[in-house]
Formats: sequence, structure tokens, C-alpha cells
Amino acid sequence: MQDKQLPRYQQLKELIINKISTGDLKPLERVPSENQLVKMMGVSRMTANRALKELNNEGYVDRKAGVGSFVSDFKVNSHLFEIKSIADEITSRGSTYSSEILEQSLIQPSIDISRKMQINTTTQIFHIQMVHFEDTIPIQFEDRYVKSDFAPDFIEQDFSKITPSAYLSSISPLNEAEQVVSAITPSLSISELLQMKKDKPCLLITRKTWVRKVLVTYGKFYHPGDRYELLGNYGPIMRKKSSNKKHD
Amino acid sequence: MQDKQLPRYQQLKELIINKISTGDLKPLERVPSENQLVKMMGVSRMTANRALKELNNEGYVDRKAGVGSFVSDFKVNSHLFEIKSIADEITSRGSTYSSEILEQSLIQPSIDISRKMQINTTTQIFHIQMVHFEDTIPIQFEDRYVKSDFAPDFIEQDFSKITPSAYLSSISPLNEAEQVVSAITPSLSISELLQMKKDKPCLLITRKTWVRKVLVTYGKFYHPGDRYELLGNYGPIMRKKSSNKKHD
DNA sequence: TGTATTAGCCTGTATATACAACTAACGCAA
DNA sequence: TTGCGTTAGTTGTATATACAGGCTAATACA
Repeated sequence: MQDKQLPRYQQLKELIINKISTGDLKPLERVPSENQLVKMMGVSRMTANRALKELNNEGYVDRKAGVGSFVSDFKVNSHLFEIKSIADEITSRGSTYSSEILEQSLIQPSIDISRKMQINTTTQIFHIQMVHFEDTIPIQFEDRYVKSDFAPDFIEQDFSKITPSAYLSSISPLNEAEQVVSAITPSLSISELLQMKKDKPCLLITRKTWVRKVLVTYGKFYHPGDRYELLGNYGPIMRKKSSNKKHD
Repeated sequence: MQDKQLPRYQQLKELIINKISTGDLKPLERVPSENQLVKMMGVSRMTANRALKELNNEGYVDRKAGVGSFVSDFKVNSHLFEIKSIADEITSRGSTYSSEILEQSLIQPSIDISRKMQINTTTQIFHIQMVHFEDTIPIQFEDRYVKSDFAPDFIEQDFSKITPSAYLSSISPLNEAEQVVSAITPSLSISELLQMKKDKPCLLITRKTWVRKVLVTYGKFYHPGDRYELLGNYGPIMRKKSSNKKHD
């Protein structure tokens, strides 16, 4: 349809993004160097440089002078309101993480959920409900739906060992997300799960994530208001520093 | 101190950022074109291009092929959790905005506030408390402190005509912000101001903003949980489209 | 006067080239 | 074995050049 061809640096970017998305290139693996792209694709080095530099800015790859370019480890992503694993968050505070799984099944979505996930009611999806604890104190109730074709092995995972978030981003880095934050009074069952006193407020995060423009998960995350807050930093210059990861 | 000189494209960027920060270049004003920078600064066009392109990515300037580069209008900023005027937000929904000012004065900060604003208790600062309404329904209680040297005329403003946020960003675009979102049970006085029922939850946003690395405001913004939510979008490709603004 | 063309400036893209700085790995000498 | 210099490959920066395409305003023409 688009008879107008994309610029060459953009073609290079999409080629590499595709290899990452399909798993052809895995996190921490080496990406073709600028000079390799010059030979392989017949472009000038500046064009290859532009493609890799932009992929770096967008968080797809990490680059290091004298070493090379590598597929970035998407565990550290979403610089702003970090959509990271609640388990990492808890352990990085020096606390002990644990969890309790309440439900993990393949279901027929309700009308409401099918609409939110942009599917019809006959398409089965995964559903998980679990509570995350910080030193035995409940810190999040997770109520999540996942497209079954995106993560066909979802049902067999042991989510006491790896969180759904971590598992899903191990399949493919999520490249788009939307979240709505609100303050609610939790239902009785949720307030009990979170061991909250009656009428205490709850921070509710409703989040959708997309991979390659396709919605893959929809989830609600409930946090006790007195035990959790969301932090966000904004500013023009806010590049994350990459940690000292080993490469092959 | 830094005997190592910065790269030239970086020098260009800082030169322009400086002119924007000091007000030498104002929003929507024309920024030197690539060819002008070539002549003025004695760099090649590609170097000037890189500087302007990066300033564009970082949100400092808007560029348009065939037209030029312009200082961006920071009213539409913070692509993610938008820190925008509550009044704009309400009117853009088609509702009527109004407000009620409860306090507007120059005060001696408390120990707590002086620490949060990184000043000593003898430095006087401005304090404002007001309620923002959407069609006569209270939607936000604002409790804000402002450094007096940043906005010396703050006390004389008529904040029923222009919101504090809008006034402050008219003085200088805020280039850095931090906000913490939490869910609380409001105090009795606040729940009355917001016409909330007893024990209903409240979304509290605590925000600090900096201009040129100096903290200028500290504020708490309370929203009725059932009348307000925060939306955030994340993704690698999410450039905002600039509206059809007139340039000189 | 009204309309079409053109000239000129702007950004976007692409190439070829060059040198600097950094890093890992190898080889060689102490 | 240890230590050090060399070397090859990588990214970072910078220049000069070129053409395409978007936009505006001046110009030429009817």
C-alpha cells in the first residue's frame, strides 16, 4: 500500500526490531556492528550509525564504545513510571518477596473483559489472580488477563518462581503500555486479601500492554494506600545508566 | 575544571538551551537554522543538524521541514503523565472551569516545608490554597508553595483568571519534575472542601518541580477518588504532533 | 488584479571520509 | 607466570557534499 518507501535508516531499524521481536536476537546478544551493516546492507556507515543510535535512544539496544551493540535487557525499562516486576522492586528494597496464587486458568472472557481486550467472547484467555508480599505483608493484588496466543504456555508456569510480568517480558519485550491510576475503596474480598482495615483507600493501577501494536495483557493491580506509592521523574535529560552486564 | 572539552554538537545544544532558559529565546520563537549555525559557529551542517535534532527529541524545539526550528511551547509537555494545567484539562473535556482561592500569602515556612524545599526557615515563600471546580463540582484541592525569588509577583496574581501552574510555566518552562502518587483518606477539612463523603478515598499527587536544577515549587494536589484518575502512556515511538501554531 | 511560476530557504536523508577514544585479545619479553 | 605494548575492531565525533522535498514569498505573466 505504501508506495513511498521508508528511509534506509528506518528499514535498518525495523529489520533489527523484527529480529528482536521474533526472538531471532535475544537479550544481551550482539547486534550487527555498524561496519557489518555497511557490508551486509550496502549503506554508508553514518546511516548504520543513525539506525543503531536511534535504537539505543529508544531502549532497544545498549551500545558501548570499543565493545559493540547488544540487545538490551528489558528488565530495566520504562524509565518513567517504571513498569517493572513487583518482585524486583521488593527485593531491591532489601525485603523478602513471596506470593500466593489464587487462580490460574484458561477461561471464557466476560463481555466486559472481551471488549477491553478487543476480542470476542468465544476466544479463550488466561486469567491469573495472585497476591504479592513484602516480608509477609501483602503489597499488591494482581488480577490479570493474558491473550493465549501470545503466551501459550502461560498456564503451566510456576508463578511463585517468576512473576507474570517477568515471564511475559521474557517472551517478548513489551513496547507499549497504558496505565490509569486511581484511588478507590476496595471491595470487601480485596481488602481482606490485602489485610486492610475497613474503608482504607487503595491505589488501583489498570494497565494494558501491547507488543507490536497488538494488545496482549489487561490487568488490575491493587495496592494498600498506606503501603505503596508511585514515583515518577520527568525531565528532558534522563538517560538511564546501564549496569555492568556480562556479554558473551 | 573540566579540561576535557565537550563535543561541539553538545556545545551548540547547551548554547541554545541556555538562551531558552534565560528567556533570551521565548516559546514559539525561531531558533537559528542549521545553515545559520554553520555560519555563526563554524561547524558543519551535519553537526548543527545533530544538535537541533537532539533538541527536538528532547522536547526543547519543534522542527518542520521547509519552515524552520522553533522553541517548543512547553504547555504541551511531559508526554507521559502530563503535568498540565487542571483548567485546560477541564475545558478540553467541554466542561466549565472555575476556582475558589482560600489563601494566597507570603509566609515563613515550617520546619517540614523548609526542609522539603531545601531552604532555611527564615526565607519567606509564597503559599496558596485553592479548589478547582469542574461544572461546580470540586475536582482538585491545591496546596502549593513557591520560591519567592522565582516568582516575585506571585502574590499579586489573580489566580481565578490564570492557574498557578499556568502562571509559573509562563515565567519559565519547568524542565524537571518529580511526582509521587498515593491513595489516602483525606483529613476532615479536605474532604469537606472537596465535598466528599466520609471515608471516601483521595488520590494525592505530591509534586516538586525544578527550573535549571533549582527547586521552585512544592505542592500537594488532592483529587476525589471517584472523580479523577491519572492516565499514562508509554512506548518507544510516541512523538507528539504539534498543533497548527502561527510563527512570526 | 488575479494566477501561475519560480527562487530561495528550510529540514530530511544519504554517502564518503577521517580521526579519536575505548576495549578486548593477543603476543612477546622480563 | 606476569606484565606490558601492540593490534584489530568497535563506537563517537566531525566535516564536506549532494540531492530530495516541503514551504513561503517574490516574481512574472495573463
